[in-house]
Amino acid sequence: MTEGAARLRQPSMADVARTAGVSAQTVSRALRGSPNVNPETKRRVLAAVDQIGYRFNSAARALSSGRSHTIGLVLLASGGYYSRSAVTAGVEAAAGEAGYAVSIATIAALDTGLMERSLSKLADQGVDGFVIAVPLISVTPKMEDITRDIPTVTLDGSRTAGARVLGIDQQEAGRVATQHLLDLGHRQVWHISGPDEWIEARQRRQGWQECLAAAGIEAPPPLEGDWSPDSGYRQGQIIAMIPDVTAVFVASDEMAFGVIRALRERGRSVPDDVSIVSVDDIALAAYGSPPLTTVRQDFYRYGAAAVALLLRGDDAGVDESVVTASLSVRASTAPPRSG
Amino acid sequence: MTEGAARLRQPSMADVARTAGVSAQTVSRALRGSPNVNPETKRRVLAAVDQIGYRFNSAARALSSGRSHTIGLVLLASGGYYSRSAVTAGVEAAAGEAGYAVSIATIAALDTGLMERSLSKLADQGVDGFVIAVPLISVTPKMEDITRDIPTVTLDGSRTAGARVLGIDQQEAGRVATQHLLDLGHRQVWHISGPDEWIEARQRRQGWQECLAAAGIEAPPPLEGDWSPDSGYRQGQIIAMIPDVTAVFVASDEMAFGVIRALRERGRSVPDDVSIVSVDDIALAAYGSPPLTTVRQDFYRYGAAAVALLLRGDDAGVDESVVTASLSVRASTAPPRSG
DNA sequence: TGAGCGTATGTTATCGATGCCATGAGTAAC
DNA sequence: GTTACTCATGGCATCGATAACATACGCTCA
Repeated sequence: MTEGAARLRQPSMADVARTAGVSAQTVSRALRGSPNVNPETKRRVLAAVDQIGYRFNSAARALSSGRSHTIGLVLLASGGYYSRSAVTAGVEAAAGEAGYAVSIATIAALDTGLMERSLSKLADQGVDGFVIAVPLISVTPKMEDITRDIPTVTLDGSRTAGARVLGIDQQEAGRVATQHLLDLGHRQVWHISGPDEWIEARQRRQGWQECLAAAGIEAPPPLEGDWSPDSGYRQGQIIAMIPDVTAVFVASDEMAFGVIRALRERGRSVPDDVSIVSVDDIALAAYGSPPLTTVRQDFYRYGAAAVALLLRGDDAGVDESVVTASLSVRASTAPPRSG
Repeated sequence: MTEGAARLRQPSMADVARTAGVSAQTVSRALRGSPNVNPETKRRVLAAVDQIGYRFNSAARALSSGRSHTIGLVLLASGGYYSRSAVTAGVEAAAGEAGYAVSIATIAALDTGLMERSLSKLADQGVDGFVIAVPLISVTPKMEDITRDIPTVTLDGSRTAGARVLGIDQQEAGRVATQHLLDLGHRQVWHISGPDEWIEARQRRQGWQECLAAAGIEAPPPLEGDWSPDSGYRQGQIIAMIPDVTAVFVASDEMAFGVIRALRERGRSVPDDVSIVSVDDIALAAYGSPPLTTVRQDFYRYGAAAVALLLRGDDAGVDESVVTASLSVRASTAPPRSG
């Protein structure tokens, strides 16, 4: 009964209520900004909170309200650390603004089992929604079960039960890049794409194909990398062996670094012999040699937009497009030698 | 009273108990792997879980057990997306393995107020521990209050009340880099450091200074960047104006890209005129031109080690060092021209 | 003036898992 | 054969916030 004994327990709403001389319910209302609270009462409650150092218990809130105010973000460990990082920041910023926490799950590889496990893990954590920034190669029944129950937004265009899709127009990126090369006077444009499992990769490739088709050019067979500089290097070696290649559209900046190195090593200069356009505009793009001409991607904004779409509620199943493909023209492109 | 009506509520432990013909308490024990459960009973429980699709409610668990099984990770939005990304992945992997979720908070800039807010936010979410991967420029009383109550590991060597420190020996990185240049025959090594608020930056600089001192060389004044390629470019322009510079130790790969470009533009070739060593070994380091000689940093491992240290409990206040600075020698370094 | 309504507040039951204590069955020891 | 102890299990209170319902007051308008 030592009233003065050190208090080990964190103060609770009841403690605040006692201090402020109101009921716990009123404290709850005051703190959540319910309209029906006397301003004076609210002031007293806030003062009490401050005085006793109250910090609200989100577990209790989650239990009684049934909502955790947490968003689960699913990422892929491989596949460009830049985009991952930027998407994460965007998601977190938008979520934080709306009072949501962000819990992450990274999957090591594009594998259905790993994906199921990650979704499960986040679902067990009680997330209120998912942002999936990984291509859903194939959607299993188990995954559908989860995304049917929990609102989901996918960032790469893959569809699953109940999920909404943040449509980023990657075809446009492909078109813009290809058109830039054609505008410079190139008569043919080769392509090194990302892995075929990625919808981004497929869409960029489609944009490239369409653009060539519109110009009446038959597209050469596309080569495929895995987003890594290393894979770009390998595909670049192949390109270097093909005569008459004057322009290549590479699906990511990191691969482009590899491609350029491979071309250089074979005596093909960029941009004098071969022009390169890529996609992403990472911080280092301006510091390649030559600096890369590239289609800017605003990953931060994509992340934020995904959260906005997720939280907006089920008012519409409408997809939404946020991209505006803008080209950063630098020094990796030039008119072909013979004009 | 329509027993057959669709069940909207998620199944709870009580439902599992009913199905398996045991008490809820036994279900709880069975699922958490308590030793005192009959294997047969356990089997029945697991079968019931499977049958009715039970998914445990982490909010309820957190409330009654007082622990959320969540780790809060604090990151800085600027300052190298590669390290951020890799640290995150490492933290998440190690946490996941131990049954912990990871909740992130990114702060936009090195600002005490932002830091306080982020820690608060995570504390409100009820995280069981912090991994702070941001330099704590100055530790405020409010921050101390939080880190005193909640176990904390800092990844960059800054100290706060009750926090343990994962000591990564960045001095060693500085020494290794500098020594490599001296071994090649350079008589003087310049340095472009990271921002002074970062302990990493300070430690690398110290390592560089010590190494020079040990060789009886007086260190030139260090230049300071902000980790970005852009800042490397600006400092590189300054370096380029100084005659007789033959070797530079740059505190990060990204800055090194900028430095090399600046030197090139001023007609100084790398590595013929100037050798460059940096730190990090990001994926693109091998694809710079020239490919960068750089000290490898295993950020993923740092992240994982931080979690291990955090979860190991308070058995010791001992710091722990996990770094082994290993040099990736590539083409940005060479003996000085005059031998 | 009293029915009706809106506002501010209190009371109680509830969310779902777990901590603590109790119980009964089996078994080893004296 | 009683004591003592372990193992498997159940009952109940509890964590802290909130939803749902209840109450009290004051105002408006017929």
